[in-house]
Amino acid sequence: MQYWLIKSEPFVYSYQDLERDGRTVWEGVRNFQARNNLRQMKTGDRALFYHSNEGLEVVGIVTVVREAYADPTAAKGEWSVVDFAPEQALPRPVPLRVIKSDPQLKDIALVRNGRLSVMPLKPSEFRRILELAGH
DNA sequence: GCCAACGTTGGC
DNA sequence: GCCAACGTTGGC
Repeated sequence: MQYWLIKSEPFVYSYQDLERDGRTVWEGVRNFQARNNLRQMKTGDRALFYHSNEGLEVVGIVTVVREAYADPTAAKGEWSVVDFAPEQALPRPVPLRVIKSDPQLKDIALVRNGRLSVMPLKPSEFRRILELAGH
């Protein structure tokens, strides 16, 4: 079981939208590193859902319900998507500000590479963020 | 709205 | 293969 963090701009697609839809196709990733991360996801893997641009906080947990396949919004087969389903909203969202100031989280890509939209998390990092969420 | 950081593209 | 120019992301 691997852990991940995915980003979305809430005015484009929010965690609440995912709860409403029940599941979604994570389409539109056009960055090689992010795509390679998507391709490594296995059914049942868990990911934190982060709101970028607005909100700037981790708001929920999602699970992978379908492994990588060709992105239907891409012309050729070189881009990939997975499907996610909501697991639960965090009782207390964790702001980027808090993550940045936590010594245990200083190495995560959210802090080190602000532009990567799909990134792996160590189990300890995943647990730490849930801890900060009062989980 | 600005701009830093990063990725990609394309000329050489 | 290098690197300048450009485009995009995303925090502030």
